[in-house]
Amino acid sequence: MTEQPAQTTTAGDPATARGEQTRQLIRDTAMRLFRERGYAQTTMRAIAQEAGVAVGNAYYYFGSKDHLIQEFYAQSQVEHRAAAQPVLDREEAFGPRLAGVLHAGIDVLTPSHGFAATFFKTAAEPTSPLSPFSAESSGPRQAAIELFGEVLTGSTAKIDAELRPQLPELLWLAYMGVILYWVHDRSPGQTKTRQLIDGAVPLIDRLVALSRLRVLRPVTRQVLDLIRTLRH
Amino acid sequence: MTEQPAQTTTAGDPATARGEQTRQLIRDTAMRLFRERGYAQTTMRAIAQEAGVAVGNAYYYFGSKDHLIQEFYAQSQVEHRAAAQPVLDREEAFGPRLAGVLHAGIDVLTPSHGFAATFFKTAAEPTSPLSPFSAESSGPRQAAIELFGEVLTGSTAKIDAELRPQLPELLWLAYMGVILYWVHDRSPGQTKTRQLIDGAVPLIDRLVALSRLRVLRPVTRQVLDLIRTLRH
DNA sequence: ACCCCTTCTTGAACATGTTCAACAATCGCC
DNA sequence: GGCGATTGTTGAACATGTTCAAGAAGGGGT
Repeated sequence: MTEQPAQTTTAGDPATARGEQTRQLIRDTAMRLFRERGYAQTTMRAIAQEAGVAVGNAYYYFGSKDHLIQEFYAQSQVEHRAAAQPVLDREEAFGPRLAGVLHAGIDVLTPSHGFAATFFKTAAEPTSPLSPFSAESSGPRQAAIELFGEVLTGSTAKIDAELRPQLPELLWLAYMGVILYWVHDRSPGQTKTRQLIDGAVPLIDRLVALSRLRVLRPVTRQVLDLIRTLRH
Repeated sequence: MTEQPAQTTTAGDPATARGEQTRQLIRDTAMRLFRERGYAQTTMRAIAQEAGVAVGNAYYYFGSKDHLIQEFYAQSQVEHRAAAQPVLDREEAFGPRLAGVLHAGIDVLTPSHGFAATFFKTAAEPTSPLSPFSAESSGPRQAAIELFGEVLTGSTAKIDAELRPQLPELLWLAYMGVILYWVHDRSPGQTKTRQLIDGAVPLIDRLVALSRLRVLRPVTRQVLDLIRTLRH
């Protein structure tokens, strides 16, 4: 009845731990139900029942309902990376590369807008391991920042030497801002978010170019000093 | 045993609805317990018990536990306004006025950092009436924006005519950013947030001044157009 | 084959936010 | 002062995330 995930035992793929299959089953079931019913409307009991396991078993693999969200993040990050590849291959100028990668991120998230928005709040809690700034999510975060590093690496743009090393993380931060806007975006098809990207990228592009001007050097340095101070 | 809130009937103060007293009692009890135990550790049953009412009674006045947070917001806003008054009376230059108001906001919130951070996540959920962008909180939001309007009104700074009307809301948005940083700030006494304010204000000051330059006019206009587009 | 140890699984029990039908108190009006 | 309508109050019942003691399954050494 349900599209069964490819869970043939895959003898060649060494599922390290015994319960790896169960783990994936629970995860896939949860993802499906989240998409079908939304996050709040999906109970742990429903997940367990649909997956054919006991409730407690889900908690053996995932510390809490919130932890299931992390799976969503990780999955989205991988999809984002894949969706961005064509852009990185095609474009050479900084602006189009950045715009393409940002659009790719929203492309990936769009099918989940309804329910993703509902639970992105969990990410906002500082004490939560789900916060994009938390230690637990440093893996996916590094991968995301790396993606913006590639935006620069392949770009033909000339960038201020002092700004350069900070830029990937700053672009990632901008991406977080875009997502925050997207989450609140109620316009049909989230058109506004697309406009935000298309409007903001030229500004960022110009700003990055301007940062090399001698007259603006002090400002650039002041900004960078502040950022370095704030990141402990 | 508990410090009883001033709940003498206050015959002169016409408590419009009959249950106004009960409402305040529940609210004050909740605020006290939140401060004492934190948000998650304070159960609705505990609030009801300490206030000497039934659980259901709390739900008569506040739609949910989350709605009690709104009281905290409203209260904080009023305190912020009061704490900002001396600064507005004293300072005349734009920079010091802005810095003073931002610091005043953090001053007010500081005693609650421990638990405020825990529940600020609720504010991040777009569907929640607690979101600072939601219709329900438009009252407090307008009041907050108005406060930043006063930062400008009393200021001696010369400001671009086109930017001027948008600026209060932009400054409020910056304040939201400061709060977001504060929430995640783990440095002792949230020193980092203070540094953020002291570092960012001069930049904003300079930026506002620069916006009047003829050469930067196109950029200014581009930014303002984007903002106008995005606010529906 | 046997035994021990780790890994995995179970489902009932618990904690807590929320609802709701019933009841009580108060008010407006005659 | 009496009476219907509005407002306020109650606490048990419900829904759901989470825990945990018990046991099953499997692996490895002898």
